[in-house]
Parts: sequence; structure tokens; C-alpha cells
Amino acid sequence: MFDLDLQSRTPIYEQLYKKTVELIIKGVLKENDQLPSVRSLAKELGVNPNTVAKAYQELERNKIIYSVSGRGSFVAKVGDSSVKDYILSDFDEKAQEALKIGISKDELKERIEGL
Amino acid sequence: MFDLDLQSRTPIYEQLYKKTVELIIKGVLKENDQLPSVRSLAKELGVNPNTVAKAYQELERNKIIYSVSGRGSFVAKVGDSSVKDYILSDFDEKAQEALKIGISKDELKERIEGL
DNA sequence: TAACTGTATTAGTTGATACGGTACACTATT
DNA sequence: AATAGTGTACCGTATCAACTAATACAGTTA
Repeated sequence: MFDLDLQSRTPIYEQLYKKTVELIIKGVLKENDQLPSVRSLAKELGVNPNTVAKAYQELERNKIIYSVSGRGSFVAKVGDSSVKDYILSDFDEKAQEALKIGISKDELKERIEGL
Repeated sequence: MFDLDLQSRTPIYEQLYKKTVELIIKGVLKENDQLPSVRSLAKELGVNPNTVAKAYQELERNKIIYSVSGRGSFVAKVGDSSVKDYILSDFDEKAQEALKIGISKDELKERIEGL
């Protein structure tokens, strides 16, 4: 479920962050669903608990999940989260790269229409 | 011309790589044009010559430039379409993700216009 | 010869990432 | 009350990539 690539050069905590966002967007994880505990997920992935904790803290900082000491971590209200912003800023970044190499805005728009 | 962000977390040599590709795609640098020397560009950017050399070596490894000891480094290809395809497929992917979470095509288009 | 080129090597610093271990406060269950 | 589970917060250490610094060598050009 949270499969990740330990050989990748992108940090584990960042992969975890993105995976979680993906699962929420895809509807696999819904509002108030409980996430695996820091320790259990770390054990399942063969990773240090601190690394999972860091991912969860980043997710909470962006209001994508909320964590309660003694209870666990849960999916936040999608409306309150920055999931949308996260996706859109990613989109912006790629769009700007395209513009930077001389691709026109119209061409990008047509491309979207073709999706 | 090769302005870069020393504060960014993306490596300098990678920024240099991308900048060079941009300049080639935009036509600022044309086939067989000579690039700044490793030392001069390093001095201009306030960066270590090794860092520039690494960028040039990566560019040569991908046949985007070619380097000759004692002479300099030169542009090998113009209008590398594979680079364009790569960036565009990246763009498509992010656009699809946005559509997947319910963002409309019109909103994406407006977003592009606002860039 | 002199001043450039790219290239290579070695050594060192810095920052981020990840790990191992420990500890604390909280919550739920028994 | 006891236990086991939660998140959180440290500390120290190890590793690696990125970058710097300095030097050196071989080739080219004027």
C-alpha cells in the first residue's frame, strides 16, 4: 500500500508524503480514516520510525492529516487540507518549465483539452 | 545569461544543465556555438570550476554539447525534441492528476494564462 | 613561450537524510 | 492500576551528495 523505492534519491519521508497524498486523492484514504501508526508503518517498510514521523509531521503541517498523541494520525477534512494546492503548485511548476523552453500557452491549453 | 539560484536545494550543476538546455532550445545558443570556458563561467557565477565542469560533462554525456581539451565546449544539437517530449509528458502527468481531483480544464487553462 | 582550454585527482567542508536509542506524555483497554 | 499502544522530542552517529579548494597534466592557440 505504501510501497516505496529505497534506492531512489528522493528522500523516503518525501516519498511517504506523496504516497499518502495520492491515497487520499484516489479515495483509498477518506476523511478521518486512521493512518498506520508511526511504529507499525516503519516496521512494515523496514524504515526508521523517525523517518515516518517526519513524513507525518510534514503532512500535519500542511493540514493534510491531523495527529493526536496517544490516539494516532488521521486524514483531515479534504476541504481544510492543502492537497489541492499541492497538486496545483506541481502543475504550475511543470507548466512553467514548458513555457521556459519556448512552448506557447496556447499549445499547453490545447494539450489540456486533448486529455 | 546563466543566472542561477545559489539558495535553491536543486544542485548548481543541475541548474546549469537545465539552463544550457533552455538556451539551446530557445535558439540563443546554436549548433557549434562555443560555451563559456569552465573557469570563466565559474568565476562569473562565483562558483567552483569543478561544479561547472560537472555540468558540462553531464551535458556531453547526453550529447547535448561536445568538449575538446585545449579548445573548449560547443553546442552539439539544436532543438532536441526528446527534451521537449520529456517536459511535455511531465506536464501531461501533472495535468491529469489535477483533473483527477476534480479541477476543471478551464481552471487549468486560466492558471496557465496567469503564469 | 605564454595563455588559454578541458580533464583529473586529492582532500576537506557542509547539509540533508536516515538510523539507533531513549524518553515522555497521552489514550485506550483490560 | 496496569499495560500496551499512540505521537512527539530529543541525542548522537553514520552516510552520502554537493560543493569547495588546490594542484596538476595534456592539449590548443596566439
